[in-house]
Amino acid sequence: MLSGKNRAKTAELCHALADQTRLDILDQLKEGERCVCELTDALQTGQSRLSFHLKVLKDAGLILDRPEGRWIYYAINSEAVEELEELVGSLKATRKTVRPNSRC
Amino acid sequence: MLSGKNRAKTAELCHALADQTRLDILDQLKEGERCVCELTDALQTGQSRLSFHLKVLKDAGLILDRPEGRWIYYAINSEAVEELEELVGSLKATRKTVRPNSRC
DNA sequence: TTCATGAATCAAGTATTCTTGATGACTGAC
DNA sequence: GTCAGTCATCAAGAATACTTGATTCATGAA
Repeated sequence: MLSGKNRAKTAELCHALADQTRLDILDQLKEGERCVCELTDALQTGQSRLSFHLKVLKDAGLILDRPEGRWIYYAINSEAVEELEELVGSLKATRKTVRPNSRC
Repeated sequence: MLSGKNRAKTAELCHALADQTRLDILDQLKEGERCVCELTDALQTGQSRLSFHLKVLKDAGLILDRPEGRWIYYAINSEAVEELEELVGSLKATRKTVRPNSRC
């Protein structure tokens, strides 16, 4: 549900998805984990810019990082995807009933 | 899928969800359609502020408006919710396979 | 027509987010 | 140890997004 104490968490999750570059990143990660240099190569953009967007995704919990030697591999966090499923699911539960409380 | 020509559309949809006030609005609309005055009452906020956020949601296609007399009723657009389902579904399709193209 | 109400829009200020280039930390090879 | 490569972080500016109060528009009632 999008209600309750974690409204801010939900907003953060959606904010992380609200950028084309970050959607591009996730598109790459759908194929499996990637290091930053692979992503800069694939997305044709600057390293610092990519690092910024990776941080946004990571802070939102959408991706996980795994250091290995001098590389850091990023991957989609399936737990966050489940949270998104809940959000969307709660939006589906739309009732078309007549409003009981119109008081304008 | 979050790929293809409508990456910008997806980002806009997510941006519309990336705000607590707008999530509050959607939470209200889950119960059925509402006019602006009902929402200002329920969310305890200014009319112009609410109108701004309703426009963001409407421009993204997440809600629909239905004028009736001097009121305008807003409701969740289930088509947009389906688009969101596709996005989340595409993120679920994460493969855990070994990367074939590491070239750092 | 005049008036009040519901709602959109505008303008100005504030806040947040994004981009860029420079710098710094860490790692592995030499 | 030094060096090069990978990545994070910082600072400054540019671009967006948000809030607020005032104004405008449209509707329905008197």
